[in-house]
Amino acid sequence: MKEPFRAPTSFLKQQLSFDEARNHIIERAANLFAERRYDQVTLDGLIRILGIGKGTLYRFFTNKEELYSQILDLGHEQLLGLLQEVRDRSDIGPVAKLCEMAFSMAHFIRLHLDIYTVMAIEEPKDKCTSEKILRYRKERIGMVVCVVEQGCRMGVFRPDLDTWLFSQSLMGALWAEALFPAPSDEAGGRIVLRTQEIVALFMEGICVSPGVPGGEKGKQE
Amino acid sequence: MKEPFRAPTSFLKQQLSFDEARNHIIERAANLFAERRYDQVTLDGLIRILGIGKGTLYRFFTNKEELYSQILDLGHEQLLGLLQEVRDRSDIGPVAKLCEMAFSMAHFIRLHLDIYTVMAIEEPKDKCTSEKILRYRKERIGMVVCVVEQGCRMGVFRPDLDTWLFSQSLMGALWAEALFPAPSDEAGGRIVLRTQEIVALFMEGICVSPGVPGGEKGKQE
Amino acid sequence: MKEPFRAPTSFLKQQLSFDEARNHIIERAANLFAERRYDQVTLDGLIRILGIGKGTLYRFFTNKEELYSQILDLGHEQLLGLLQEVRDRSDIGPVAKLCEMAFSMAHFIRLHLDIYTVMAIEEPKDKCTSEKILRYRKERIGMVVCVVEQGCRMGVFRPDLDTWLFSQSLMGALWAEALFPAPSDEAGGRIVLRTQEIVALFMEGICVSPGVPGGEKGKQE
Amino acid sequence: MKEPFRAPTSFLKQQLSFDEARNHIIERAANLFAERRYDQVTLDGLIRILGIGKGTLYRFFTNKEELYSQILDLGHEQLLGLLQEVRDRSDIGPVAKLCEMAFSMAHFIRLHLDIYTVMAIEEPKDKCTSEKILRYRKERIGMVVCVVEQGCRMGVFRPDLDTWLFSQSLMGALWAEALFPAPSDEAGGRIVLRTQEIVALFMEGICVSPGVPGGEKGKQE
DNA sequence: GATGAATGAGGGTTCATTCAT
DNA sequence: CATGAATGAACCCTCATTCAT
Repeated sequence: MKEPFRAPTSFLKQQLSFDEARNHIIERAANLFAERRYDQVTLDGLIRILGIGKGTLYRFFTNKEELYSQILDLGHEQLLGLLQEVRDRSDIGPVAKLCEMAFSMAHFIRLHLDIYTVMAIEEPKDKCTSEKILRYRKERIGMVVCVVEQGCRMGVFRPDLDTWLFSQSLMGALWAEALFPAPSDEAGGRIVLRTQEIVALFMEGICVSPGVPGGEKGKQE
Repeated sequence: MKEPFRAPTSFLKQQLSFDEARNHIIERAANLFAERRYDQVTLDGLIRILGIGKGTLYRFFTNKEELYSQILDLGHEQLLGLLQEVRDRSDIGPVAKLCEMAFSMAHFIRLHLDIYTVMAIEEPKDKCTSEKILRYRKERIGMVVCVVEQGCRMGVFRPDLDTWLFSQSLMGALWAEALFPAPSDEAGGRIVLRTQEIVALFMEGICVSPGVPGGEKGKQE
Repeated sequence: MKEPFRAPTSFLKQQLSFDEARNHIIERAANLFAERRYDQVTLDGLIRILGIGKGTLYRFFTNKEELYSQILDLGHEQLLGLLQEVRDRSDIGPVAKLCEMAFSMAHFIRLHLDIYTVMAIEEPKDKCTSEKILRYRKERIGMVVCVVEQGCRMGVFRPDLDTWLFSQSLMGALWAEALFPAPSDEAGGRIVLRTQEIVALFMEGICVSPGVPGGEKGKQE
Repeated sequence: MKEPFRAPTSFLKQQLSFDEARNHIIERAANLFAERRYDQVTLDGLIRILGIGKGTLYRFFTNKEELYSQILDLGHEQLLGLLQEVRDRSDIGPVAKLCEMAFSMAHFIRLHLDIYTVMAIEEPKDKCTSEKILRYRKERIGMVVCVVEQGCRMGVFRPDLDTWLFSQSLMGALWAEALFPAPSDEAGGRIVLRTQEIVALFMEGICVSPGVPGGEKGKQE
């Protein structure tokens, strides 16, 4: 009545391995969780889209919470793989690697906006999930840190750079752009993330001359 | 068995105006919503903490959804006020203003971590809420943009700077630090946000010499 | 927001006796109960129409149920008074009295459609109310029975007439017409109850010649 | 403290079709709605009697209101079927048909007193329900009208008879008897509806001689 | 006396989870 | 293995009733 009618033929008909089937479900579920709040995503809605039975879901996940958790796992796993690949390349330098990582990340976010939305957004709320979220976050930032440290050692970046703070800031900025593309980006009707410009911003700073900003400012709080 | 945790004296006993009472509820509620997912926050839990009756809640909010929405409104209103104040100061220059704004924002976030978590995190999911979230975000970034543009006009910042992209990136970075304080920050058992360092990062860039980063990189996606 | 705004000046301002005020409330309340189901009538709605405070209601009625009950009492009292008046007239005969009673009843029903709906309809449901409903019903029918018996004694009606069955049937028919005016009645845009025709129907019967209907039919059930 | 009254074996255990199960629920629910007011019937009470789970109810009805509505539908459908059958018989004349219909109706009412109470009583309150109630009422009266018109054409009934008014009055009288059996009827401890006598009343009228009643009475209201 | 803020029991409804088929 | 009917805990919300002012 509500929704048109979907997926009359279950993906289970295709001969998929257990893991392939699970991942298929996860990706579909991620779509839903990215669109709606956790409590607004119903398993009934999910199975209708998937074209499988209610009970079948429970062969892959012990409960709704775990399904949700696995979305994070899969998303992290995939993104971390991409970052790792870039980190381990030996054909390009640190600056190029940063750009590459930024592109990879932006690309991944746009491609899996749903999963990444869940990853980025979700929520230092549920204690047990929270720890995993934080660990994942550290792992991702760690990838960037590696490259930045390499740059420092190679004399490309300032030697006194706080690599963690920088990496975290860069990813925060990239995340902001990817999740909320700036108005001007939609110019051609096509969203173009300005990843490269963001990286450049971090490389060069914004000051006309390398002036010292707010040095006189005292400690706060 | 149930937590006998109970506010002994309801805040209603104190003579508060309607708005004061409402704000009190909002702040308490923000605590809960920052800790738990929307569906994990029950009105029963909220009233136990507030020490008021179920029905009383409905004098202030027509339903749970609206309560949630008002958390955003109040948080935004307060933060925007702070930023506005800084923007309109005439005693300091753009760089100092940026620092000031960063401090204000970081301070506010830490002080009202709960409300801000809700604001930052909340979820481009619910359509009608979503639009408000985006509008609020634009208003906040707009404050920073004002200052940056001023800096450009004054010749402090590069004239060709994409002010929006910059402002958004800065806030993304500040947000990342405030929400997830870096491990090293907790050194003395005391969280010290390195807001100033982040601003400096953006001022000066990270390169040893003002080199051009990844200029050779082609278009992505 | 929902409803325009009513009765800003309470009827309490006028100097009314306790009973007058109570009756005023009852009549207003009857309007609501005739329009909506019991559970859809809220005391909040009632006091807004009345322009009085919530607590004031409880000076007149111990609870909602009793208010409802008193609607019946008042309605019955008024209608019974009318019927009694006709019964005790000595200037007209039984047939005219029946007509008169029919007119009175129809008139009253149309005038106080709300109260009578409650009276007629309501409901062999609530046990304690039920008994009162039945008693009231018997009292009303009893009025008609008095007149019919008079007619029998005077030789106007058949001596073997089952007066109760007849009276009950007549009132059933009148009730049916008053509550659901037949389509043809609305001809002139004006509802005209054909009370007189109904009485005539009962007087003369419908057969062309006074034939005996279905006499061969056996007992059922 | 709570009634441990509990249907030991749910009717769901028996292999019933969806419609059979739904009708079973409707009939049970009709019992409750006939006994108590709408708001006094709780779904909790219903499921305890039915011996099924709360959620199961919602496989058959989208909400309480619809359940209520379907009681009317089922009751009307069944009664109309009976009346239709009589109308279409060719072995008996109009008078006998009227008796037959009266018996059918009385029989049905007593058998399904609950459903019919709901049908007869239910409340011209809820607008959307109301229209259906009126339509149903017209359909039932229409059945009687058919027979009466046949009688007029056959010269059994007066040719100038207002068939609708008559039919409506007859049903009003029958309804009054069926719903509130007269005291004398309970004589033998057994309720005996005097359906036939009521029909006879309508056939012959009550006047000793076919006198013209209250012809001098003017228009009222 | 009149008020309406505060209350909380109670009900309708949803939906994750189970389990017999 | 897959299914979906059945379940019932849990939650939001209403509104009659109370009582301090």
